[in-house]
Amino acid sequence: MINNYELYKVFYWAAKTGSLTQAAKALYITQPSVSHAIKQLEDSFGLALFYRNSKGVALTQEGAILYSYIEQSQNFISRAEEKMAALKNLDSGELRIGGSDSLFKHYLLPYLEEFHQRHPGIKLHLNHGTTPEIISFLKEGRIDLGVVRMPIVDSQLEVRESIQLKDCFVAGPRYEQLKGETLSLEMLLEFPVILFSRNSRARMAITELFQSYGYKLKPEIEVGSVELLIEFARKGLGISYVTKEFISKELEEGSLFEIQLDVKLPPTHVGIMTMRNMPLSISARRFIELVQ
Amino acid sequence: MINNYELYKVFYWAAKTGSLTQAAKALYITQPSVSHAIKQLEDSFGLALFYRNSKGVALTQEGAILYSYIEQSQNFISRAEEKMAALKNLDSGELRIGGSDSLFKHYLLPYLEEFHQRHPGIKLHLNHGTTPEIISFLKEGRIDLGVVRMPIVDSQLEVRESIQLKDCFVAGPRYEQLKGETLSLEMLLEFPVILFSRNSRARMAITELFQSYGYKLKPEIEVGSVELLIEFARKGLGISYVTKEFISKELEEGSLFEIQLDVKLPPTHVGIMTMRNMPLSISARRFIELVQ
DNA sequence: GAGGAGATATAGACCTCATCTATGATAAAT
DNA sequence: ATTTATCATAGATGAGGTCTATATCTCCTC
Repeated sequence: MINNYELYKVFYWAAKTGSLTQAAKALYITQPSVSHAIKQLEDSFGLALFYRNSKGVALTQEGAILYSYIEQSQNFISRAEEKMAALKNLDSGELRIGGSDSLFKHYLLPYLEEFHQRHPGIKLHLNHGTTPEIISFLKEGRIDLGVVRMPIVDSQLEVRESIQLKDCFVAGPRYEQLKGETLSLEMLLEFPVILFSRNSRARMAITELFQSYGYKLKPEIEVGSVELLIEFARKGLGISYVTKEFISKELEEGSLFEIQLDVKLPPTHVGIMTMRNMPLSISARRFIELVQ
Repeated sequence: MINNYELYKVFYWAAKTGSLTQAAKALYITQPSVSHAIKQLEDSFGLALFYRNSKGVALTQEGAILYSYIEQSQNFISRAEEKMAALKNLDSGELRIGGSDSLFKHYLLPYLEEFHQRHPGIKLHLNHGTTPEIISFLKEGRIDLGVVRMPIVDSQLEVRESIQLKDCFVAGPRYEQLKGETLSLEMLLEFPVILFSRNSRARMAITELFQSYGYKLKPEIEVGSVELLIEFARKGLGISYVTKEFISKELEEGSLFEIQLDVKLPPTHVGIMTMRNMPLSISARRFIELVQ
């Protein structure tokens, strides 16, 4: 019907101010433009919308009805524009991150705290899962970014390499005698080993390493969290394979010590994944900047 | 912020159809135009609104938020346009008429019935009052048109002359002896006269007529409605001064008869008043056409 | 893989039409 | 009577929305 919604904006201001001249000022255009715009609306509806008098204009019956709709419409647009500005300023919005519990706790936590402090209006959603789950979440659009261990090979994903993680074997006071010693893989297998559950990336990596030397790594205990790996090692239930960066506190206070091996354990990196060819939300972009 | 609301219309259709190409078809423009419009929106917000892929487009987080507002906005505009079309077609709207009860009942009723039958969607509001009250209603914008007896002299009003009304004196069977007689004004004054209340236009007119001949017309009974004028005359309480057109039924059935006078009583007209220099609502215009 | 079909993006030309300036008309206020 | 508001009208102008043509990319099919 009306093929130029600009006219409604003009109508809205004319009705709101009760004056074509005032509407023109509000819209930063001239009064004849407003006059022309209103005329176009009236012509296309075939209805008079305003009474003109020497003081300004007043809505007709039909004009008042139109206004009751257009007012709502304009309000929504105003609110939309405010909201967009807030999203742009990171005063509003949300950031959905996928990752493992241990990475959240030991790696992302300080960044999350800082981000939240800087942008308290942004709602944070943390989704934990295994690496394949996180990738699915990303592809389904349920998260904005995923934080997992490298390597990731997926052409749909863009991966930014973040800090390096060095995994190592650690033990508690019970195995004091090993402190200072350098063990071979074979020697290590004499002790009870505690590993993370089967589907973890770190577990797979270390299993493969042993395999490449011809050994089979079979854990005495399997646990589901880094906390338990640490706790069990401290209590002396065995030797845990953990990420060194995650136990800096325990190493420092001496409740755990690293067991030196005669082979080098390959380091891994944390990767920050996003969807390739999909624009990042402002909040996601800002968070990644913060982390890197 | 956005100085072209047309862009929102384009955005709405792009989001709704999930395709710039489809949006272009819906808007009868070309795909590059849509592409360009969306780009303008994204640039001015500084936010990506869509993910582009080979199947079409999908809203980003921010785009979805914008859509939730713009959708509402567009819905109001659609409803506004529908409503305007309905008003234009007289499928909807209202018609507010001011007048006296007697004119409503004896003059306007058949027109009101026909108008309502033709346009059942139009709400009718009937406001009764004296002529000055009706004029005030008009000037206050509380009614669209007023129906009163002429003459009306008011430069702000536009008055259309409608049917002629002839007032006359009538009596019931009790005064049978006057049937066929021709009375002078003086003779008439011998009988008890029943008049409408003081502030009525017809009452003023007849009082002035008597005055111009040097007589003073003093009613025996004053009543507030045409129905009572008729009823009192029928019951023989006196001679009523009524509008002939309003008692055609009684004259025909013989329950009342007109008293011939030796002076001619000046006829009046019904006037249909509207505000000069104010556009008439479609319904008012149509109703006036119907009446004339 | 090669090619086709369908999507969006880009570039540049064109021409409409929204806006402008200038002025008229009218009413209220001084 | 004059000034100062208002909105309406006329005609000129140029910004920018829309177009055509083409590029680019992805998916799907053979």
